[in-house]
Amino acid sequence: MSASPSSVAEVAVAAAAAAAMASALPQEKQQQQQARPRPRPMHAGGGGGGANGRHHAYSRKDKSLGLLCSNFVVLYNRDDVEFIGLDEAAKCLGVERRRIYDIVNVLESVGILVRKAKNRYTWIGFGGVPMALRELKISDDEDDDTLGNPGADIENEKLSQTLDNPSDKPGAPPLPPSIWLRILVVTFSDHRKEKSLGLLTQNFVKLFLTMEVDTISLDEAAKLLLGEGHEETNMRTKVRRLYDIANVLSSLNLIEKIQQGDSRKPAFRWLGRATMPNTENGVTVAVPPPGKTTSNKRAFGTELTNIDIHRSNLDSKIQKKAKLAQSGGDVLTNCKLAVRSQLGQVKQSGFVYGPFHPAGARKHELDGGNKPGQRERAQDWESLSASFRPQYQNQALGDLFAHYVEAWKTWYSEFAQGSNIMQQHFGHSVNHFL
DNA sequence: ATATCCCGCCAAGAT
DNA sequence: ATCTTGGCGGGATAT
Repeated sequence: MSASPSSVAEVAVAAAAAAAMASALPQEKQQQQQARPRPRPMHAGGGGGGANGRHHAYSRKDKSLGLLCSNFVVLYNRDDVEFIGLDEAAKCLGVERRRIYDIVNVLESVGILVRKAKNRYTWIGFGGVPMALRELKISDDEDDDTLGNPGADIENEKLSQTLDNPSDKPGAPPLPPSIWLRILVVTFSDHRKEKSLGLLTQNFVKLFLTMEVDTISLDEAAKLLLGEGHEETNMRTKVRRLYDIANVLSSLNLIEKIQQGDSRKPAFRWLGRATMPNTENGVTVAVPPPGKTTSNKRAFGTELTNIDIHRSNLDSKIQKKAKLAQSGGDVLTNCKLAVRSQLGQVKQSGFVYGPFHPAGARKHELDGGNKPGQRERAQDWESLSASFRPQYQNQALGDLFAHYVEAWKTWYSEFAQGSNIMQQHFGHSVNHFL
């Protein structure tokens, strides 16, 4: 019957084939292989000859990082979730491991996750976001101006030049600069980390936290995040990564895609403003221009459509998997639960929290939003923290967690005080989503 | 044509 | 060596 476009089996086979072909290639680093196999041409299977098959046309949207992230969140943003295994996640979500890394890296960058060990993460939840952002801001202040590390490539260039000069050895052998560069890259072993998705995410977010403008296009961001040395290639790569990041941040409702101006280039707008208590007097910067924004629901509408498409796929996939992998019973149970909640009535209790509701503080929140009771909530939050505590056995982590709780309290009181329009805004979106 | 951005190769890092 | 991470960019899709 249905035959979903890409079943796990197919993926596995494709991967195997690709691996086989790859292994046939010479080990040479060369310049990057140019003849990529690309075993998966796409197409829904049944096709045959002509334009028909009015249904289930393969769409890359079904596999977008944003959608994946959404699913990831519905899967793990629950009270009883503590640890996350990457394999488990990949299996549940029906994607390859590689994609999980992408998600997890940006999630960790905004404080929703913490890496606990190899293959293992701890779920913090949206409550971790405020602190993460705060620390981001702080680190930025210390960092003086320069965001993170612009122009790393420039540096390399300079260094290679430096080395190009005969420091010693008058008759230095004409080692090609590329070799030296290689050496340098190895020497500066943190080079890899400098380009990590996680760091890039943080720097991207810093752009919003630092600058007044809360809207920025990815091109601009890329230009800012790179130094001056915007070589076409680097720019391209950077922008690609920024797309990835932007998509998951969007699905987290931390940013939203908009059409700058009227029909100008698309850009991304920061939605986490309320998180940054820029309080001069105690009054938060309540909400940006209400009327000017265009899309807001449209973006979500689009994704909702995707979710719809995805649902049936996911569903059947899970079914299949249930038979296939009898082993991880817990995992499967989790999957099913998640899917069920995704399909039908979600958390019967409520919803409403904006993007940063404390993980697991569900019912405490539902009061309709007119009773102050900040203190009460803080209390609730504390009690929640008590239930968390067992996880944090050592002092350092305990402190960290305390800090986290405090940050949350601060943020929350300010938030409740200031913009609740924002909350509506968020709540609406999130409600749509979950 | 340009904008998006998924896919998966394969090289660093860990074990 | 094997396994885990994840940079990177080709090129398919979306617009």
